[in-house]
Amino acid sequence: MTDIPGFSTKQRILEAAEDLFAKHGFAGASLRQVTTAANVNLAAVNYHFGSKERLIEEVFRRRLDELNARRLAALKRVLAKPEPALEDVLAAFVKPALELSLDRKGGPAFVRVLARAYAEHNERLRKFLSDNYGHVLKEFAAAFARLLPQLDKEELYWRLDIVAGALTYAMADFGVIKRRSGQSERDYRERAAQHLIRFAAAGLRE
Amino acid sequence: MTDIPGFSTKQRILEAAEDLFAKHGFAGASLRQVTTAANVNLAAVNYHFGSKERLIEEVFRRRLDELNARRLAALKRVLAKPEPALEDVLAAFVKPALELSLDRKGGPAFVRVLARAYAEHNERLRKFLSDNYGHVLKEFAAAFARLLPQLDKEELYWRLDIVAGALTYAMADFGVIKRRSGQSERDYRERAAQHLIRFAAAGLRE
DNA sequence: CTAGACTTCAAACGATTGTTTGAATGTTTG
DNA sequence: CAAACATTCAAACAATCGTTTGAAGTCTAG
Repeated sequence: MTDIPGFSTKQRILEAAEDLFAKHGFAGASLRQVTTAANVNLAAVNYHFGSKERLIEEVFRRRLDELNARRLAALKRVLAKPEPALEDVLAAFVKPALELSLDRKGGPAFVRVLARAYAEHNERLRKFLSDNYGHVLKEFAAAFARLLPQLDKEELYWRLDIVAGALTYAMADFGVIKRRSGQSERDYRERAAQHLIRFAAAGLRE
Repeated sequence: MTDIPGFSTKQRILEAAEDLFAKHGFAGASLRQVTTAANVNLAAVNYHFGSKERLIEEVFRRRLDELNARRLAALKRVLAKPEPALEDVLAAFVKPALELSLDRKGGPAFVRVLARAYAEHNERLRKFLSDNYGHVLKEFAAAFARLLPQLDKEELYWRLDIVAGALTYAMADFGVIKRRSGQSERDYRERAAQHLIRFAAAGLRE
C-alpha cells in the first residue's frame, strides 16, 4: 500500500508487460517472460490482475486514462480560441501522445502497444477500448466536423480513418526512418509529430 | 505435382494460414488451427514448409511476388507518360493491392496480414521482407523524388513513411468505417483506394 | 504481542505449443 | 510388375502455455 510508486509488484509487472507486449505482441509475450523481466513471481500476475486478459486491459487503462485526459484538455483549450486552426486540433491529439512517450520511462513502448491493439481484431479488447475511450474520438470528430464544413459526414469519416491509421503507425515508428546518430530521441519524435500534423492537415483540407 | 491448383495440400495450408494469421496474428494462430481449417494432417506443415516461420514467409512470398510485379509494371506504365501525376504513382502502388484483395478468394485477408507484419518487430520477418521486396519501395521512392523536387531527401522520406503507414492500415480496414448494407465489397474498397490516393497526394504535395 | 489480512513463493495442474518419428499409403518411373 | 520416391497419417516428443494451490512469509490493526 505504502509502496514507492513504480517499485511495487503491480507496477513492475505493468512496465515489463508494456515493454514485452510492444516487442512480441499480446499472444507472443508469455507471462513467464513478463514476470521474469519484472523480477516477480509467476503467480503474481494472476494474484494482482486475475488473468492475462485483464493484465492487458490494465496496461491500456493506466496510460490511456491520462493520455485521453490530456487530449481532451488540449482540445478544450484549442476550441476556446477565437479561430482554431485544423493544425491545432491535430496537435491536441498528437502532442499528448508525444509527451507521454517522452516523459515516462516506459518511453515509446506504449504507443507501439497501441498500434498492436489496432491490428488486433480481438473482440474483447476492441470493446474495452471503445467502451472506455470512444467518447474521446467522438469529441475530436465533432471538432473536425466544425472545422471542415465542406466535407459531408461520410467524406469526413473516411479521412479521419486514414488520419488515425497514419498517426498510429507513425507514432509507433514502425517505418524505415532511422534517428540520426547525433539526434536525441526527443528531437526525433518532435519532428515526427510536426511532419504528421502538417501531412494530416493537408490531407484533411484536401 | 499435377494437382489442380488451389486444392493441393500446400495450397490449402497457405490459404488457411493466411486467413488465420490475419485474424489472430502469427503467434496467435497455431499450426493445429491452420491444419484443421485446411483439412490436412498436422505434420503436413513441417513436411511441406519445414517450420512455422518458413510457412509465414511463404504466405508472404506467394502474394508479394505477384503484387510487386504488378506494382512495378504499373509504375513503369505511369512513368512512360509525358507528364505523370503524383496521383498516378500513388495509384500504381495502391491499385494492385486493391485488385489482389478483390480478385482472389483469399480476399482481404492478405492485406491484413501485411499490416500485421508492419506491427511485428520480428527480426527475421523484417529481413525477409526487406531482402525480397526492398527494391520495389526504392523504385517508388525514386519516382516520388522526381515528382516532388521541392522536398529534400529527409523531408521526402518522412512523408513516404507516413504514406506507407496510412496505406497499410487503410487497406487493411482496421478502422471504424463500416461498409453500408447496400454496398458491395468491391465498391467499398474502390472508394477506400480513391480516398487514400487523394489524401496522400495532398499530404505529399503539402 | 498476537490475530488476521495481505502478499509472495515453489510447485504442480491440465492443456496446448511446434516439431519429429516411423509406419502406411499413393504415385511415378524404369 | 516392381522398385523408388512422395505424401499422408496417428502418435508421441519435450517444451511451454495460463492458471491454481497451499504453505511460507510479511505487514498492520487491536
